[in-house]
Amino acid sequence: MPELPEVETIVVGLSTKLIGYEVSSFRLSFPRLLKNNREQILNKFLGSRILGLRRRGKMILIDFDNDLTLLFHLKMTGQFFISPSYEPHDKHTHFALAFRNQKEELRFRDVRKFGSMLCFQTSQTLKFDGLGPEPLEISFPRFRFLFQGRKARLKGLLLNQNFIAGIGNIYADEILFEAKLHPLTSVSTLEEEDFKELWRAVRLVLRRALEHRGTSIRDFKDSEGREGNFQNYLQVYGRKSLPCLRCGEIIERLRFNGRSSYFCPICQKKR
DNA sequence: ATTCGGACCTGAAAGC
DNA sequence: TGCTTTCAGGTCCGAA
Repeated sequence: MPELPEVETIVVGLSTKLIGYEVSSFRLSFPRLLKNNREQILNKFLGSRILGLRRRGKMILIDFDNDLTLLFHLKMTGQFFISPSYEPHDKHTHFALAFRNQKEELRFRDVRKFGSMLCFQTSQTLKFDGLGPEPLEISFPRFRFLFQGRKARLKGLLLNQNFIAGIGNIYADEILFEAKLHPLTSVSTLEEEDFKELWRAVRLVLRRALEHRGTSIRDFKDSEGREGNFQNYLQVYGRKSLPCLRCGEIIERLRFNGRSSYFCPICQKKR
């Protein structure tokens, strides 16, 4: 479900609440969520304090003051909530952290159970980080350089987390529409102006989505249970058979790598 | 080297 | 109404 804007919205929401909290207990009701071999590793968090939260691509990292970090990937339906401890856990809540002297706890909920949690030493963070650059932090020259020697199609590249981190199916389509590029355009056919447009579109779309606190089409809710607003501003995603908001042509949908791509056949001409 | 389907899961919506 | 199929903000793996 969640892409960069949704994950960032969650991280910011959690940060304002959780920093400094001391872990008093945990509850793991779906053990397969934890990718470490031993569940006992979670005992190490008892008594430690939360130093801060970070986002990297679509991942959420919670740093503790004992050099341990908890990493979460929400995959399609993962959610974080801060809920009063007295509220019963529903059947999709798989993990919870309770804090000393706090009436609220942190809960991880995931209907489809694709999400994952991993514990590792904070100092080891870089070890497994093969992710591409953060799209809102990369300069144009470095963005342009990413494409050197590549010839893949744009939709696939934007979705490739090792190429650039944090973009998913919704924002890839929105970005390509904004840049007026067909999702199946291969890098080798791009001109310099296209790269510039693509870089501009990446930043514009993600920034706008962040301003609207993400897109809620079916599952996304932030840490306070609120929906985002960006679904009201989507230009192409999910608009199959509806008129293009720019030219009026009918929006089409194609299948690429098992996923839907929405595009305007006029605005986003195939090269 | 890419690309494709399937796997991992559940539930909502659409189709018949 | 009810049964079946399709679809979903992600990623991994193995086979063409």
